[in-house]
Amino acid sequence: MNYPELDFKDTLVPSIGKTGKMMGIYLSKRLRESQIDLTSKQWVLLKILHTQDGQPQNDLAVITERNKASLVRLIHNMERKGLVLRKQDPMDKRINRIFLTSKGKITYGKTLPTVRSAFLDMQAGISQHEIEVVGAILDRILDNIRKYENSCKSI
Amino acid sequence: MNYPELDFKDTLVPSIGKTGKMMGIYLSKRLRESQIDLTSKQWVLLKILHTQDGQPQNDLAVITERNKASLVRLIHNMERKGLVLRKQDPMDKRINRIFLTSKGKITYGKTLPTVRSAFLDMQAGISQHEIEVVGAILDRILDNIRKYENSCKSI
DNA sequence: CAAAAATAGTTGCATAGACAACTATTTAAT
DNA sequence: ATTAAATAGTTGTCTATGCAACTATTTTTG
Repeated sequence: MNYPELDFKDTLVPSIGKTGKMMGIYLSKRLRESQIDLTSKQWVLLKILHTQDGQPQNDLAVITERNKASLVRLIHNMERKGLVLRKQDPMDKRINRIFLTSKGKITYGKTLPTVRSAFLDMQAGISQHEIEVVGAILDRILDNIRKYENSCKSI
Repeated sequence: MNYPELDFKDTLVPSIGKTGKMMGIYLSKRLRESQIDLTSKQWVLLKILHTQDGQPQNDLAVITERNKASLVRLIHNMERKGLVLRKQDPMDKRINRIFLTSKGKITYGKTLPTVRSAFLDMQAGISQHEIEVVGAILDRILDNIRKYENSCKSI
């Protein structure tokens, strides 16, 4: 039972995790510096609601690949800030649909210059082609993970 | 003040964040299924200590690109599980050096088949060359972020 | 139609993590 | 040598998040 050393150069797991975390921290910091009271996660949800308003909480959890319990609290925090509001669906009383408030819409608009600039800074020197290549590979990793999840369900 | 819509296809931020998170969850799940009581973050630290035993906490925080306060708690949880122990440096009493216990070493060895298999599953169909390409681009993103951090300090 | 299963959301509990403020120790400056 | 500055670690507070257990609805089944 003598396994050879595991070489991190063979795997993307630590570097993707680290980079993702640092990108989130960086975005949060830039928002803070622009006097915008939003975390990076809150910004992403705002962005999604901006184009897909009125989604059920569960759908938002799926879209953001986040646990539904975690989404509950994210929504809760954003509701306290007056950015979003819940509305029970009259057709299916189990469902809460989430809507941007006007404050949420205005806030989102205000973030755009900062967010755009932060994205450009992080990706400085990286071509659109490289971004697409990396994106495609990440998608394949996500597919591999989802495949495993489903193979569990079917047992 | 009418900014065009922000297109996520132009940026890696959400996809890297999502993939990193899912990889961590997947690794945690696989460890749990193998009856190994370790989170993915704890595993990464175990892995680092396995080759770099006796590091000061602060160095471990830098290596893992993690806030030092966060590292304190990670170490604390691993200490409670008997995986690591703190030893004050006699030359510099501010420093705690972190060492693997024998239980920590044994646990790490036990994880290797599971971790290796999880990594391979996630990266199925992705060539070593692609892994290197993505790794190099992620490193450039991290460099961009670090560059900004330093430009702040120098003001 | 009534019981069972699925679905949507919530809450308790745990880890993780950032940030700021703090203590203790060491190093640098005057 | 004394004071000031830097460094290492800790703790308080907050957000985020996963998992499991729970309630309330709706849908499916028999």
